Parts: sequence; structure tokens; C-alpha cells
Amino acid sequence: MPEGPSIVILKEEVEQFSGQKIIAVSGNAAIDIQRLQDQTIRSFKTWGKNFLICFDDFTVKIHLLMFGTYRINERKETTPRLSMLFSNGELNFYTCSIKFLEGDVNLHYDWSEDVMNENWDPENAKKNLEKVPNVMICDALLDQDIFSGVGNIIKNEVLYRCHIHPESLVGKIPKDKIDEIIDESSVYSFEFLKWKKQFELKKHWLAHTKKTCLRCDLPLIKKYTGKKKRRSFFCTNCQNLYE
DNA sequence: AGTCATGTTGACGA
DNA sequence: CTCGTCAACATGAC
Repeated sequence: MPEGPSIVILKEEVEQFSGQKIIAVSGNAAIDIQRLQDQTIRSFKTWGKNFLICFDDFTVKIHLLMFGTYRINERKETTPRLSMLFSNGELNFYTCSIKFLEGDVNLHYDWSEDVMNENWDPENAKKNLEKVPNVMICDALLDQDIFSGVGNIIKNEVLYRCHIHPESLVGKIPKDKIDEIIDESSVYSFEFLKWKKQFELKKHWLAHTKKTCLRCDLPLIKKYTGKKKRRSFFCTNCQNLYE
């Protein structure tokens, strides 16, 4: 379900509850969620795949992991991890990771690392990549401390668009291609957002889950690459391997 | 029906 | 202590 763009959609959908007081709270989260009773939500934020509910002195960090879901003004059959009731509706989260962050949320996150944040800084990403020359680009793109919000779909689409083999080593990739990868990680994330909202995300996949290269018509390779061993779809003819 | 997947954390052993 | 591996979590699509 969730790469960065999906969490941005979540944030947009719950804005109706920003500024609202939580009049009832329940759920099976491992932490003391009763702390939220009568608290007023000051803002919603996202950092990559992290959804943040900000209060005066603390923040609730929600990560949907692979299977997390949510419902707005609806309920599922199963017990929610966290359910919040407001005077104007309710918000329910299921099968997700929920933690507290204390104090100012800005002390917990570097917003320049989030490819969808207004403070996203490509130069910062470039510096971070220079620190890991021996890492495969498929792993680097999934590193949330470099490309916060990028997930496996975005990884595959960015590498295909940039003609880069996923097992290329960061330090061996030409500088101009590094710049292109960094730029495309943000550009594609916003295209992902647009297409996801139109319920036509999959229609626009060029490589992810595809069998054939649309450029040269040769079969795409499916391989679990890098230390993260996440599946990659790529064309050995059209994507250059730098090693 | 079984397999697999848009993800992360923490335990464990070498 | 650090590194790598893997189990755990848990749902829905095919």
C-alpha cells in the first residue's frame, strides 16, 4: 500500500480533522494511546512513508508498513490499532506501527531528505550518495535517510527511466546520471501521486512487474537485487551497469 | 490454496 | 562490537 505518495494522499484526506479535539480514543496499539484523549490535533505531516499526527508537546508516528490500512468515517470488521473520534467524524488505523515522538517534531526529522517535501534538497541527496560509493543504487534508492519516501515501485520506475541497471555501484555511475536519478526520484513520486489519485497508477508502470522492455522488446529481468533483496525489473540491454 | 508483495524492526549468531 | 541474516508482524491480490 504505502510509498511516500500514498501517505501524502492520506494526509490530504484527513485535513478535515486538523485542529479538532479527540473526544474518544481506542485501539490495540502497544503504547498508551489514552494519552490522546481530549488532545487537539495541531497539524498532520508526512516524512516519506511516516504519517505524523502533531500535538502541542508530542507527535504520533504511524507507519503502515506493508499491510497497514486506514478508514475515514468508516470502520473495518477488525479491531483498529488506533481509533480517534472527533465531533465531525472519525479516523481509524489498522495493522500499523504506532509510536510517540516527544517534543518538537522538527527535531526528529530532516525534511530535506523527503523527496516530496517542499524542503527536499537534491544537493543534500547528492552529498549523502557520495558517502556510499560501494552501495548498489537499488539499495541506495530505498535508503530512507537518503531518499525518504521512495519505495520499491518508485525505485524500479526511476532506474528504468534513467537507463540505469539496479546493481550499478553508486560511486561508478556518471555524475550527470546521478543527478538525473536524484531528480527523477522526486519527479516520479509526484507523477505517482497524480496517477494514484486517478486510480490509474499501474497503467503507467513502465518496468515494475512488466515482462517486456517497451523500448527494445527484449524480456525484462526479474531479480532480487542488492542487500535489501527487493525485486527489481530491468532491461540488461537498455539499462547500463556501472561496476 | 498457496504464493507473494508498495516495509521496517529487533533478535540472534558468527 | 559489528555485521549479516532472518523471523516477526499481518492483509489482500492473483
